[in-house]
Amino acid sequence: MTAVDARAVSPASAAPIDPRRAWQVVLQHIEADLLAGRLVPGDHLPAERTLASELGVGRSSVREALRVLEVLGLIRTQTGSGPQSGAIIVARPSGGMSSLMRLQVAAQGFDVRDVVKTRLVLEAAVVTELAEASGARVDGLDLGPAVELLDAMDADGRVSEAEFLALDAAFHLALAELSGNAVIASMMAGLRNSIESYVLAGVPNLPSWAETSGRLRHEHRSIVDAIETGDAELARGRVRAHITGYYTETNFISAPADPLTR
Amino acid sequence: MTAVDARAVSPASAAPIDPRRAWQVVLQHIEADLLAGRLVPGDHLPAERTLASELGVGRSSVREALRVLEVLGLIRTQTGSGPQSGAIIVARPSGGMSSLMRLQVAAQGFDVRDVVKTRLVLEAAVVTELAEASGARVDGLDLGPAVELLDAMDADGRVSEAEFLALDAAFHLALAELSGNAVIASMMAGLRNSIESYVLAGVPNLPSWAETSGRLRHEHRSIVDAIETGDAELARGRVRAHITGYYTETNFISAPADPLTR
DNA sequence: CAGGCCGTGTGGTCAGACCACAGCATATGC
DNA sequence: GCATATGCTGTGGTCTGACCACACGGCCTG
Repeated sequence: MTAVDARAVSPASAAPIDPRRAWQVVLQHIEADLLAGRLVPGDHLPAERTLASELGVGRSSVREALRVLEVLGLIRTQTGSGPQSGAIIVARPSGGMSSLMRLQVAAQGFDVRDVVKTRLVLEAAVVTELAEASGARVDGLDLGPAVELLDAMDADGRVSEAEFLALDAAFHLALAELSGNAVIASMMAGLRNSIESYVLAGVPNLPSWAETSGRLRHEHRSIVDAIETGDAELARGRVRAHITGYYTETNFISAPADPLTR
Repeated sequence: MTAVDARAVSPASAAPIDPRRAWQVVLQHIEADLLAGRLVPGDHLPAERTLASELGVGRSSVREALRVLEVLGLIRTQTGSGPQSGAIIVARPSGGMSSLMRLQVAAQGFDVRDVVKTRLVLEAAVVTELAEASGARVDGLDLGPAVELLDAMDADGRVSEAEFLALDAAFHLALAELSGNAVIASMMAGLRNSIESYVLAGVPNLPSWAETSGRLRHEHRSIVDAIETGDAELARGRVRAHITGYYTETNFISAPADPLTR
């Protein structure tokens, strides 16, 4: 079988032409298996060579489709033999979201200011959700995972700027995960990831890192307090001030306030 | 040059081993070019064969990277010769966002309910933004592109259910685009796309399509009215009711209200 | 029975060969 | 002189076959 067979043959084509490219055939086949429940997280995909012969395409086309699935965070591949080898369904969205947003920012498809605005919207929604969930329970909500990160940031002087900002990102991500919404959590991870280099580049613009980091730590605590108190309005306001404050201080964003978060 | 040269050679490796896989080398190379501004939307990527020899990898590895970029919405490829052929930077995020979310939903990485919740959050943010932007101007805001879609939906009886829902999706997307935030707009496109099949599948659950579609059309108009009036609070409430109402009616979502949107 | 060895199947990569296609330069016709 | 037809050239799209490194698991050996 040669390439011409798999696609179109002008005169009286016995087999109907397939406008899809070979790798799309593979992708859609796997997607259909996922939708039908024939493939669930943890399952192995057939071997590349098997998939190729089953679908009547070349192995390279299969690999192009698998590469897409891998970048999108749907599969994990590993060489060798045994239970852990091959392509396994994992469904980890954050990696794909990060790649997508990072590249779109790089390609000027996304404006950095829009990324920040969007983060503001999602972050506000997250703390609102958490605060109301906390207020609805007599014993409050367990923000342990997030608070642990704050404790780590309190190791004053022993945390570099990059480490501090990484912990900061992890804290906000932890809040998103605590809200239980995987979609928002992965979006936040992607948004933050896509502008990470810009955030780091803004540090030298700060008048005093010690002062800023101290303020950030205090603001984090106050956000947690507002959530635990169940005061959604307060939590939303504080998280908005927290984020816009930092970006304004690093001359990153011009607009001090944003109506979207209200 | 064989595969072993490109990767590791155990004894006294003259060239340092590269833990990255070949396609990642290509991807990062292109990303670096984008970040440095050496590649901007509209530019052509080097030919696959050229890229391969320049980076010292095989053409198949280059193609795997290009495939990823294509699915992520960064490039567009075309065969033949001339100015329109080859791989061209386009930076259209919505396609990649749709693929990502659709596949993650299929692979159970995203819960459909979380998708709806997230859409609620973003949609509320969009109309809030629009209403405040409109209220700040004496002449209001031009919602023309969105209203045109509503007019198309008013061709009662001559619009199939699928067409109606497509117009519905386009309307909401138009609002997001009018807000000027490309990040949110592409997210909305992806979210909607990822649950499109579920939305269509829910139509038979409706007691009366005529009644429901009529209500939806009325709600759309009322949302537009609220935006043009500049009443953000009202617009937010209406859009929330609009979305939750439909999903509740199709037995799609159990929770009638969601605190995230308040 | 324990340890080491090797077969086997996996993904990772490359090289080379075609194909269809689109543009453009050239040649050919009027 | 102009318009049309022709073929060349370079592009992505695809397949095939060949290696490699690797990890497991059964087998053999001590």
